[in-house]
Amino acid sequence: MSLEKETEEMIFIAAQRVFQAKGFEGARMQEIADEAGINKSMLHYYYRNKDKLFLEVFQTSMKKIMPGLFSILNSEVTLEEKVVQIVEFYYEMFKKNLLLPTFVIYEMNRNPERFKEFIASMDIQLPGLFAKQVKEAASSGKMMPIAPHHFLINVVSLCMMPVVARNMVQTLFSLDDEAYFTFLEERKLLIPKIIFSGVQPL
Amino acid sequence: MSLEKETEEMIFIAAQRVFQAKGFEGARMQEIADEAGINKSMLHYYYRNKDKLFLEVFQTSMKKIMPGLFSILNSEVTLEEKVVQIVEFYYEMFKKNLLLPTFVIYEMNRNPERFKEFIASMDIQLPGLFAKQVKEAASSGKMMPIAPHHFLINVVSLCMMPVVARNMVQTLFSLDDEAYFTFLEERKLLIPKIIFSGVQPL
DNA sequence: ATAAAGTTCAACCATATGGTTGAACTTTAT
DNA sequence: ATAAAGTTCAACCATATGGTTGAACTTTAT
Repeated sequence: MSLEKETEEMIFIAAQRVFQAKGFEGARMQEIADEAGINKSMLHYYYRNKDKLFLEVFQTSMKKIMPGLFSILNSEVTLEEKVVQIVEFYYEMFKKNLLLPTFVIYEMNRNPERFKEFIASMDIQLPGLFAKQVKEAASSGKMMPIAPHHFLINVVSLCMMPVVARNMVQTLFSLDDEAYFTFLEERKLLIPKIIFSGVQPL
Repeated sequence: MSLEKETEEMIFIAAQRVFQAKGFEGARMQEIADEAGINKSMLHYYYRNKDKLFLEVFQTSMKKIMPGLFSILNSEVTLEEKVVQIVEFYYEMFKKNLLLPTFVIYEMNRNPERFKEFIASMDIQLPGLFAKQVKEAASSGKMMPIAPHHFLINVVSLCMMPVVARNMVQTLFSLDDEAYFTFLEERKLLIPKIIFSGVQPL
């Protein structure tokens, strides 16, 4: 195994940690170097400059969020099953890295153009199958008529908001870390219920 | 009217705009001065330093989000009406300033301690009446058993997420600004329905 | 009218920060 | 064995940035 790859990867991992914790403007090249345990010049040797290093981190983060979601939306399972899978997909992501959603959303807002370019670069097409399923369920009377966009945003909102606003949840409800994770876990089962039948009694 | 107040207020408004658009680290004192149309020294004359200026902006922003929500939660109306009022409250807030939720959430994560202090400083108590209503509705069989925390987070998530992730929504669904605002408006009626009966047919 | 208090600004200052350079060292290819 | 290519680092550099200073100007109080 060459040292080359190890250094480059250590820089990348350190950059991920620092950028995700502090955002682009808050991150310091020196801090990334310290975190990686190498000299600051190495950052420039491997990634040329802060922007390019950041872009790598951002794009890698995006790839952890978007393609998986879209492949579920386009898969051949029932709408009910799809919602469960989306929730599970997000929860797997949270388990690996709780800061990722906040990071992506913040940086997306900070630079909309970059986000647009990214979406364009990987040919993500809006999932036609998902939209068709939602429309059919509505016209056959199984569901109320709801635009597929709203349906999807409802699921995503219920999953992501408590993670994006983790601090608000913990502070307002006085939850320590353990209680917070229990809270999240409870929602995993709750979200599909809310989507399909709200708070109606069983 | 004294010039004093005008300058101070212009600085504050400019600071609000710049901090909300770029965050603490991304904001530049010079940019705030330019935006306010005054000399940079004035910022320090009126607000001493960047931190203090920021804190004013942050606290003012928090006050636009928290107390109103809690007074609704504690008010003497039915649970159904409460949800409608919460949605309306958030939508009024959005109408005045769409960047506010993202700003508050981002800065809350950047500095949890400051947020905790703020919450402690204004004696916000968890709304007992709201929790009681949710529990009673469940025990009387009108609703499924659901923890009040989850009930509340569901409503807040469905309201705020599409605003916090505005860019994602607009880009993925190819919505121009007008279409985005229509999308938001549709949700105003949709959210209470989802909360109480999900996507069940009417 | 006059002094004190308050306000504004151009010119500075100290430091943090992203980035560069060149020499030393290590690995790889022949 | 040796030269070329690749890697690492201490020392620098240029600039951006938050903050300060002191003089000039304006308003307020007596």
